[in-house]
Amino acid sequence: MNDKFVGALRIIALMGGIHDYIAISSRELGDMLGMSQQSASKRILELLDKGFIHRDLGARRQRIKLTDKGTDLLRKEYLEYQKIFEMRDYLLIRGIVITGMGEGQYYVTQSSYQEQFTEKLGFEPYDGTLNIRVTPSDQSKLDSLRRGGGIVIKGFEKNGRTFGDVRCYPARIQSIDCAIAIPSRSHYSDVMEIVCRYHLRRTLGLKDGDMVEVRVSLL
Amino acid sequence: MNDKFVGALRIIALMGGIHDYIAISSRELGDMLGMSQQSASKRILELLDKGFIHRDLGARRQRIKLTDKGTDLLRKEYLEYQKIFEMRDYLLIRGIVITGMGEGQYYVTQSSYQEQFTEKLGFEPYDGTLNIRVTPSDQSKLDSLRRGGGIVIKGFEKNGRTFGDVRCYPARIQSIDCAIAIPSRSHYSDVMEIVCRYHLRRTLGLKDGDMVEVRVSLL
DNA sequence: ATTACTATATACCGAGTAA
DNA sequence: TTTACTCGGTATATAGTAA
Repeated sequence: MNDKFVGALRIIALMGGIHDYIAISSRELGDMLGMSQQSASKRILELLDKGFIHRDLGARRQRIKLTDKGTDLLRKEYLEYQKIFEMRDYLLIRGIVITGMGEGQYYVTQSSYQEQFTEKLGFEPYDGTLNIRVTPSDQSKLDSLRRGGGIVIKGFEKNGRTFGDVRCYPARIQSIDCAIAIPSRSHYSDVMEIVCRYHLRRTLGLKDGDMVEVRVSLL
Repeated sequence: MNDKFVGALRIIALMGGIHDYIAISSRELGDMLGMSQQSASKRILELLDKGFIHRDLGARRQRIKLTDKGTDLLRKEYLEYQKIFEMRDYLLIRGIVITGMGEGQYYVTQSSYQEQFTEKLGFEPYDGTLNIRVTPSDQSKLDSLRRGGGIVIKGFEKNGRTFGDVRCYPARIQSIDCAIAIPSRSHYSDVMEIVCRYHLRRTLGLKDGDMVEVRVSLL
């Protein structure tokens, strides 16, 4: 379906079009795709029509950048490859145990979140989270999770304060079922929070600085 | 070129065909690719012809698995996506540790800067900076940071002297949170200054001439 | 139920060329 | 130089059907 679009999108992304507008002529794109200038021009029009790219058609050179929809399409493909090469249905994320700032506990104990956790994840969470600082080489995996998919726990308002959506993925640590929780409006961070029915530190005898492996299910 | 093959190869791989033979009918494959049984059958023949898959055509059901060539094709695609997304949210800048001229320390110890660092970066900086001479091939990355974005630390006047704005980017060295600081009215330079809550030289055991990698967040 | 042939319909590509 | 028409040739997909 979108098969024929990803080739062109990937080239544009690789040239920097995932960050910002880049100047690229239909001839250049055609060369890189192994097709004619005419076909590349048509492909660009199709991408535009599908909403995968933005274009700024200057007098001399057109400038192109990916839309969020275009980026999401590529990210979805990326996740497929991760599934194939990392594991079948899991993503293995490594990190070390750290002490968080108590935010997780604050969130988990909100009754609205708690009810949804129980309903959508199938367990009643312990009133605290385990914080993992993800190793640099696995941070791109965490980012893929941040972007889409997972189970959405709806946010709510209470006493004038807004609690945003939280994205969850079922996971396991040493064969104990748990879930990783990612606030939707989360800023850049290499910290991953784990919710679980048990007090993971006690149950697994974990202390700060211990290395753990989390197997995250991709549905 | 091989564009039309990867879709089918990916599905076969995802079903386990990257490890071992799997039973998959042309109808099933067609459904998953959004095409007819006839077309999927033809596609399988083409994959066979190109040497991307092995097939064991049993009486009832055919069994398929990827060849090394097929796996390599997918792996090459995977690498492309890694390039795209590893670079999307981070910039990796390499350089060597050098001894600066004490300017960094002079700046960081100004109380107005210090307060803003604490508020906007979330840590109170150690009263000195780590100076990195950026390797030539990464200097264009430094330049793009100089141009815009980041967190702005406002300048001020004191005793008739003007302290200009400083642009900061959250960053990490070996999983230690830090930030790179770039004076706004800075001239061209291949030196990058790092502010951090810790004395990085001591904490990481760095000395002049050591190579370091700084992972800069683009927000 | 399969896989895969043939014949026909459709989508795609690129040469020529206009703006 | 660009981008992007039209149009004719080719490659690709499907329906019908055989084995």
